[in-house]
Amino acid sequence: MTELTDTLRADILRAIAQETRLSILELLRDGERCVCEIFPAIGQEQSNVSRHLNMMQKAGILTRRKDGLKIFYAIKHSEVLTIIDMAEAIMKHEAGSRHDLLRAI
Amino acid sequence: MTELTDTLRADILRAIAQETRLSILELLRDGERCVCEIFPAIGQEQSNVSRHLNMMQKAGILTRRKDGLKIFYAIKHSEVLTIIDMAEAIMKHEAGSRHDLLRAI
DNA sequence: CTATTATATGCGCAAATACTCATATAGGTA
DNA sequence: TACCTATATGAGTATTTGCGCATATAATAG
Repeated sequence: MTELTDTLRADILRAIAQETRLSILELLRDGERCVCEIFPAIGQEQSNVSRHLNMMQKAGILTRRKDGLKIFYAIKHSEVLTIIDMAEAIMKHEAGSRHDLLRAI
Repeated sequence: MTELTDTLRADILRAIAQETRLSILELLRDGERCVCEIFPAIGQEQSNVSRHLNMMQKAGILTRRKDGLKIFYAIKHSEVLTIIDMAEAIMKHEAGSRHDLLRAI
């Protein structure tokens, strides 16, 4: 595995591994949305959401479609959602083992 | 989906989404390794690798086993490797489409 | 044209990150 | 005991990140 590969994979993963961006991706799970729908839904500033969307699009995980004034973003690769689901699975395993640990005391 | 869920999932994903940590995880793909094996293999300072390993263990994606002087780390959940493989798949799709884009000009 | 709506971006800032160097700590050996 | 090895950690630093506020740009409506 090359350093270049590590860099590119890290770029993809970093584009997902952030709270606000996870909220956005969760919303986009149901299909494309424009910025004007996303930022009120997740309770963040329009400028902040716009930056995150641009960042994810440049990272290659979102598509961008213009329709009049609005710009619609959507998830480009289904693997993105699988990655999120796997992270949740790990989270639940961890929550379970930590609960077991507490019970054992 | 709650904010707490977003935070925890982001923690898991952030623990993976970094070049040096990806190099470490790639090495651990073949099984557990001690710090003394890892840091020369990836060409990083011992202290830096130690911090990354501790970080990943606290995030819940690595196990820690003591054997005398050495401390062995291993990947705790197979989903971690799947996440990395999915990132690579996305990366390759992107590389392909960008190549097509260049050819189209 | 002006006004309005939707999105992007410049600027500044506080916090987080990744790293190096030096040192501390813990375990094993002579 | 002292010495060596493996790992962790404190301190300092340069870079990146995420955010808010204000403003710029683009497209549409009147």
